[in-house]
Amino acid sequence: MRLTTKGRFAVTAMIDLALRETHGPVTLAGISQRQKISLSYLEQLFGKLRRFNIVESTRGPGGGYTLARKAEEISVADIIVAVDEPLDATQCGGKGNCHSEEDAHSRCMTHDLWTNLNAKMVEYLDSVSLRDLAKQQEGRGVVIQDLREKKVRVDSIKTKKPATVAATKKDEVPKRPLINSVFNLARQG
Amino acid sequence: MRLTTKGRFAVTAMIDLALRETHGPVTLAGISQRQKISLSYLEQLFGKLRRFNIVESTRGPGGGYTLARKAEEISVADIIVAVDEPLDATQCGGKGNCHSEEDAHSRCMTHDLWTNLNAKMVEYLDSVSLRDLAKQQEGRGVVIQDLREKKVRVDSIKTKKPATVAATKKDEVPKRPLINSVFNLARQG
DNA sequence: TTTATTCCCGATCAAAATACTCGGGAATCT
DNA sequence: AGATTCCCGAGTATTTTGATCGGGAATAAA
Repeated sequence: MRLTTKGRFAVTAMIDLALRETHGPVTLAGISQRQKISLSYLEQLFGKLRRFNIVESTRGPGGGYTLARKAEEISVADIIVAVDEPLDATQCGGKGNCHSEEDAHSRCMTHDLWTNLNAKMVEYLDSVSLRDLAKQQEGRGVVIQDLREKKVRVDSIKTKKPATVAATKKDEVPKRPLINSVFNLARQG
Repeated sequence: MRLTTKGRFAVTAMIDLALRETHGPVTLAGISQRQKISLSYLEQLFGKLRRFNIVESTRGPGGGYTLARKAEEISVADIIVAVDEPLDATQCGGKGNCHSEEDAHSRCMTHDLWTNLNAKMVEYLDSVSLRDLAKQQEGRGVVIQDLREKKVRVDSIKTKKPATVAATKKDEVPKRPLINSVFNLARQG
């Protein structure tokens, strides 16, 4: 289990999808506009999600993506594992030897620790379903519209200008956005 | 709480320190050799650990680092937070608005999710003390020697040759080391 | 007092990973 | 046919990582 913003984007997009798939397939272009995620990036993510049988696709006009199974049967862990693959085997194959071969005493000093942490995380993320998240959103008074907006392949999201002057002093703007989550940073909260 | 290999390095180094600080201050040079972590990198990490009052330093011959408090009072979370700072405030200050300001419905759709996950992780990592990890190591029959090895500021760790031929076919070696943990990769297990 | 040892620190670097873009193509509907 | 949508691989920019370098300052021992 790895955690990057990719996973966050994917989960956000999946919530969006779950919230409106009752009206038929949802287009990536729509998700892109609503969630402010680049279309091409979404395509990459959904390519993985599809390969992991989490979503299904329909081509052509009126097409888009739908959930491959019920929202309550898709866990957040499923989504993250799909996009943030590889969840392959451990480097040290579970049986030590993570370090150099010479000094036997230092092999995998922290192996169990990370393995356990990983298990905890998976346990939690697996306990939260897409349905849970969608419900949470609906409870917030989210109005779901199925307006199929205007089309034009806009790949650049950041086209809008920095609403007048954001910061007064130029150098006071923190270059590195402050982070506190398990994630590595970038956008999204 | 962020998780990178930096945190792993730090925890590994701290275990090494905890295991031998009974014999007096432990030098970074020693940790570097034993744990195969570059000295300069360790200096960076321990600079942070010191600033967070997790370790104390003594200069000059016979000097080195010691734990600032008892090993049972230092949690893994403490270590990770120190080196993997910033554990600052959330981007969206805990009260939403993680996304763009325009569409109110999409603000923080996943905020609670990540906040909760974060809490789970901290909870776990805070429940594991350095003493726990050290004990685990001691139980493995780790022989602690206080040989103050030969000195020479060797910054390059990877001086040893790739023990004969590791892989038979050249292209079968996976370029990207397989990962499965919460971490972002690189060395260590 | 000199020298060796150790911490200290900032600047810099290469490599890797991440987030994102681009350009074309193929299926499907109207 | 033509529009719409998924599909995909290749390429780019930025960030992060882990490491390097070069100097400096405190301390202990010779």
